[in-house]
Amino acid sequence: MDDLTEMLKGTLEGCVLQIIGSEEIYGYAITRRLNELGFVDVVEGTVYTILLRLEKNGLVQVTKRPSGQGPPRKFYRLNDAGRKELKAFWAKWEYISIRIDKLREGGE
Amino acid sequence: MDDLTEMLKGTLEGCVLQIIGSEEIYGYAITRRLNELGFVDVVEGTVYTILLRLEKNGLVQVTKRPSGQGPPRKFYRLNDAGRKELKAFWAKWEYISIRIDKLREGGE
DNA sequence: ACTGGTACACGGTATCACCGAGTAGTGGAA
DNA sequence: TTCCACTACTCGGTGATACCGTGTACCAGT
Repeated sequence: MDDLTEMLKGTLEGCVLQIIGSEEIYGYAITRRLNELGFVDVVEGTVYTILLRLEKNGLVQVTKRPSGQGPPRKFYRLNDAGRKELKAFWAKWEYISIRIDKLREGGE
Repeated sequence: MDDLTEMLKGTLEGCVLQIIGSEEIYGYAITRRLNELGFVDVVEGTVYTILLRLEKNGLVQVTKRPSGQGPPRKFYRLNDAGRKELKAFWAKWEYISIRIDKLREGGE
């Protein structure tokens, strides 16, 4: 699949929120997880910028823990604001995806 | 529905391509059409920047015709490159939307 | 003459994903 | 023991995109 970056704008952050929402996890592992899920070209730098933004916007709670496999890890967990944001993300996603799918039916 | 602009990045252009692909149409009417489809906050300025970009990228054929209702209209029609681009857009959309829906199932 | 609807153009802005380079810790191979 | 690979995070800068605001212009009705 060729370049998806433009289409991921606005959605990748939501995907990261969703991943954090389902388990306490750290940045490097989030990147691996996204790659497994089919977002193969998403790289660490991108994920870290999102994580720093989430932290700055007060959507996550961060805990630093030693690793054993390398440098210490920053574990992320959603707080109330984060869960609210995640909910809003899915509402937006549903709103848009329904309308786009409908547009497609109307004469491809 | 609150602000959708970030999530529309990368997809709105595809929507415009789809609309042009299904009928020969001009900018002002495309904006109305998008509004009807539920993209209520999309305004003329946005659509025109997309149309100018499509033209610049050689994806559309443009015909100017007098209106009777106001200034002359620029009618757009997809050429071969445009149809190819539209096809690529839907392939990307399918790729991403399937994966995002799957991510959502895995523990909301 | 004035207002409102139609129709397009354009410079500037914010946001986002991405890139590249850097810093650092651990463990295995040479 | 030295080097490399993997793990793990940071940060300044880039390019693409939708949006905003303003301007131009044509036409119809009042």
